[in-house]
Amino acid sequence: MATKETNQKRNTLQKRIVHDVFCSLHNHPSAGMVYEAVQEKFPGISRATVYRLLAEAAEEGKIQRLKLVDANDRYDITLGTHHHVVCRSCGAVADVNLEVDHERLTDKAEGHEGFLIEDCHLEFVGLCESCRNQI
Amino acid sequence: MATKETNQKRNTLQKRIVHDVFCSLHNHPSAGMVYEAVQEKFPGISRATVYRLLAEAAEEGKIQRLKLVDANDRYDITLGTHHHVVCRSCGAVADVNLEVDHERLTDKAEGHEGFLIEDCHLEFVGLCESCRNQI
DNA sequence: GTGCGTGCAAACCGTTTGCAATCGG
DNA sequence: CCGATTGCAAACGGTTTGCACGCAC
Repeated sequence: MATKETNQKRNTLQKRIVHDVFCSLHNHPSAGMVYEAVQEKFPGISRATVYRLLAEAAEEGKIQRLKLVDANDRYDITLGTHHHVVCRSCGAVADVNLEVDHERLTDKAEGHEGFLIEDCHLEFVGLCESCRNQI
Repeated sequence: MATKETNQKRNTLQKRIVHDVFCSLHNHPSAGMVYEAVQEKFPGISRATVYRLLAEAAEEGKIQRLKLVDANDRYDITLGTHHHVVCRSCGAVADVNLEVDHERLTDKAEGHEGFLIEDCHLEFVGLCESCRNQI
């Protein structure tokens, strides 16, 4: 017998607001940054809800949760595989449109200490424009 | 007048033990893993001391502190720039000896949104031998 | 009415830090 | 001696979670 479908997602006010605010940011924001922005527009939404909604959207594949070295997770509205550059001074994140042959890279790395290499993470570090000008 | 040199490092028992234990591990251990190993040999050393000594050794350039995506910091006895592969199942880390032209990579990535790109982080993800066999 | 979603606060977890006691040189 | 180093425990910071209430459907 089929498992009863009780998983319908509800269309709550909080979900709409978090979505709208997130889409209005183009910073690859962290959950905390989205929470801050949500507060200004709608001070009633709790931190936990913002964290939950972003994580949920990422699980559903609607947005992408980025793992970065030395920074909190960020959320990205762009879905495909691409790379990022992180400002080492202020933590700003930007996309890097760079063709990288992942397959060739992982092939070349294959075989070390019996590891099966499946994927790779390429991330750039640098200075954003405003931090460059401040130094 | 010259600032008095009061920065002499002392040769403590704790320092020797942490160093010896760390050198006996070849796992790219985290500070916590070194602490565990230290406990077995010398249960008196505190967690804070192990964390401090490892961080200090890294600051002095004696060992390398690795930042990884989705894992705690690890310490590496190998000093030069090289890459790593992380097991997505158990978190094990191994070196990857792969020639990568960082300069060419960062050059190709240059100029995005006004960023000055200085460096890049390349990390592989996969399965270690024992995790591969367990699946 | 049912049960998913929310708010709150506490837990979490690895790491760092303030401070008094201790020990190396 | 004296200040670098240690141990302890508490703080930290971003994130997650347990639970009771409330709202979407």
